[in-house]
Amino acid sequence: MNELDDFLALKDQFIPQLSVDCVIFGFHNQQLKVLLLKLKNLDVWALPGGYVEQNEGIDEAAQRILEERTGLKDIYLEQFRVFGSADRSTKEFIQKIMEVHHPEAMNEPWVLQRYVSIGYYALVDFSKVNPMPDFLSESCEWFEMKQLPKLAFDHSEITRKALETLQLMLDYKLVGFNLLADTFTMIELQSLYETILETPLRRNNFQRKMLSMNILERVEKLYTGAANKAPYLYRFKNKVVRRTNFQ
Amino acid sequence: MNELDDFLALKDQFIPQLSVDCVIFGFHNQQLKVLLLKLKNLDVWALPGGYVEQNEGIDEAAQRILEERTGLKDIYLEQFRVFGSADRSTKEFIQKIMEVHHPEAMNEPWVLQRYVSIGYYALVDFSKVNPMPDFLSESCEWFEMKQLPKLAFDHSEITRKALETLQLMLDYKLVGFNLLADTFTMIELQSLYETILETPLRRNNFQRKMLSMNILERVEKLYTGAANKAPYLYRFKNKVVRRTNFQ
DNA sequence: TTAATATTGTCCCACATTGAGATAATAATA
DNA sequence: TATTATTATCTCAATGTGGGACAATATTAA
Repeated sequence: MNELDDFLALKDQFIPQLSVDCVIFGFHNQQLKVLLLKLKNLDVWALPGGYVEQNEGIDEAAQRILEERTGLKDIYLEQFRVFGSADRSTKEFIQKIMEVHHPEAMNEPWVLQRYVSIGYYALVDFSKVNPMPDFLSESCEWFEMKQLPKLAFDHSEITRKALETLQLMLDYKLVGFNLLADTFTMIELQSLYETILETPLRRNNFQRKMLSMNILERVEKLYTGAANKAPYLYRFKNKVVRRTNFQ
Repeated sequence: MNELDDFLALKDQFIPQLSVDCVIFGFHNQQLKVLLLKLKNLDVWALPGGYVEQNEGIDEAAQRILEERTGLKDIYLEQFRVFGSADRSTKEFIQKIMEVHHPEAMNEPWVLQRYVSIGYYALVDFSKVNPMPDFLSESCEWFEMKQLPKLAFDHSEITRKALETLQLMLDYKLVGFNLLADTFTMIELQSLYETILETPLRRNNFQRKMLSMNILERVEKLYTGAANKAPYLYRFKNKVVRRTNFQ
């Protein structure tokens, strides 16, 4: 077996021309973050992604990829859109990647074929994540959603659509809690909403709305040492993880 | 070239193991309808579907399939979910279909592989559709959504999820008009909403809401000969067709 | 010990939206 | 001309929302 044979054997384990890309959101320092990979020897970043094994469901594939990059199990995960326009992956770019990683496969006719990619977005507790690069990449880092670096293929579009879907679903499904630690103050929750929705909210009305839904459990107070009234901590009553069965 | 070669040549034109399934909704006699195909020599119905050509975008593939089954161009179309669980297509069923259509290919190892299918839903003007079966099927008919026959694979689930998405999007995107003729009465529109949402609505409040959105243009009255006040006809001001770029 | 300060938690009120019954308008028929 | 069956509006109470005001409280300063 030479290297090409290895590569071809590996390839046959997966569904051809189909990939999964994950937009992993975190929240830290009042900012919405996205986890990205820096591709080896290329001046470009990409979303964590991978292929679907022949005997694996697409949701399980996404969950596996997420676990590999973050070290977390049972992540909140949602399929949001498929990206499959005819011109989504420029052949020049694939060629560059292949040259770096599998030069021996450059003559295979299928190497430059277009991929169709299923987009997932994931919401994680930033503080629990341990970013890990994959075999294609040299580093794995959080970026502020507002200041993303140059991304490969149509990954900028995928990220933008992921945010749009999250904005749309935030009120409808109450998924924001997956971005916070187990307990949080009302101000933290409000700041999360303001950041995602990109709009300021009124403190009094936000609190009224959240409390009226009867989904929060008030825990103890949080004494920070600041010279003011200590805020209560809250816990989400029925934290939902890994809801992939929506729509 | 023998038949198997023909079949294999055809196969290579498409992205392998990827398909598109379309839930085509129509509205007729106060009922929500779905267009289905009866598979040749099998006692089972299926959603109109097909494969994605190597040089074709996924939305274009769906649009092409829709046009082939309905004779309509520029149909309102929306991607809503990918179906790709590991066990979604039972091998027994695929085997039956292959026996009927391509017995010569039964020994090919890839024949029984699982497909991943992209679900689209389409909204069409029932009266304009000319149902046409494809080469796999012997007939193409409308069924009432509430009384679907036995469907192949997970097509029942796909249809159900399509309706759930439509219910969710009906108010948000005002897509219902694509199911009606160019002009319609307020009662027809209300009946459409009631049928899709599966809930009764109040005539006065429904009319108030629709008119307040300023999206309807009042045209002439409709004199049916009935012994009562004639209803106005309305036209949707900015009819949206083929909106595939949402989310 | 008390006052000042910076927040947090509630309350209140005007205004908009919604639910639900009542009433007016009108096309055909008796 | 009255009757009937709808359609189109109107009205009013109930509910929800935007936005300002005020009370409660953890710490620091006096």
